[in-house]
Amino acid sequence: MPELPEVETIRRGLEEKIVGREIKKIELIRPKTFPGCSKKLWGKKVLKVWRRAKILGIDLTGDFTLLFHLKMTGQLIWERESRITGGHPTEDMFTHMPNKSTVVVFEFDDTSHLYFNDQRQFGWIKLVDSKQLTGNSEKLLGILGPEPLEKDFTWQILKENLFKRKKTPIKIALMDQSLIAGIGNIYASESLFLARIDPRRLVNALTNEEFKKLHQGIIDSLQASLKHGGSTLANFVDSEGKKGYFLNFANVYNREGLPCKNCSGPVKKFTQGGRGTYWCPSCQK
DNA sequence: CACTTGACCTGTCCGC
DNA sequence: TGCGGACAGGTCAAGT
Repeated sequence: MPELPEVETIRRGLEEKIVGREIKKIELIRPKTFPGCSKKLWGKKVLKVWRRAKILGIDLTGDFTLLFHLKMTGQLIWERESRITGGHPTEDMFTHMPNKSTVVVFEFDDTSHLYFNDQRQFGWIKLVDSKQLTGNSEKLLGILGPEPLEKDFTWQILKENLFKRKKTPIKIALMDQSLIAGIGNIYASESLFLARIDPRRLVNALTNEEFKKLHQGIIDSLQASLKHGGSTLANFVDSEGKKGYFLNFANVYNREGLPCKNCSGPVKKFTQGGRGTYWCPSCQK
């Protein structure tokens, strides 16, 4: 599921709902999802909700930090205990939590709940020491490339990082979190389309002009997605259970056989590194 | 080093 | 209606 825009969409929603709240109780429906869970977290307050790459972090009092990875199908849905909707819930909202994919439930002091749902059960939660995240976070978060939506992300930095895998196809390299953070299968295809670059090209075959276009394509596709609340292929919903609508505006992803929005030729799909890559052969060279 | 495959899981969709 | 296979926003480890 979630790539940068989806995790960031969840982060923004959660931030305004749970900062300042105290954890009253954590229920492990599937304990394997949260191996380090401990009752010492009960009574801790939420200080901050942050994101790095596709990892969501929740800082708590007592120097505790919870790390969440949603992998393919993870959801973080927050609900008030008693819904005061003033009307019927919209059809794209989940309304009955927990459901059969719920793996962990956080209960807060105001009776609101945060549900971690995960159909495929690949996602995880880890408890770490907040102090160990300042400075060398590498050990806890893994080696992560630059955040593409930060101001200091330049085309030169993009090139420099991708060049650590000179002989790798550009689409594969873009999904390597150690080279650039937050891009997955959707935004790799989308940003290469915007840059008009063939996904099969090797990193060291790209010109500086192409790195500049790719840099802009990455930023533009991520920001466009954020604007539409992320991409919902099947499972993704935000912290209120609402879907994201970026795929309605995507140029190539999930559009095999449909007309390219630039040239009207058919969008093609092929397999690269075991994942589907979508592209327009006549626009992307 | 670069690339592939399988593993982790459940659910959905498509063809027969 | 049922059944098997392919496939789905991610990342690991192991093998070639």
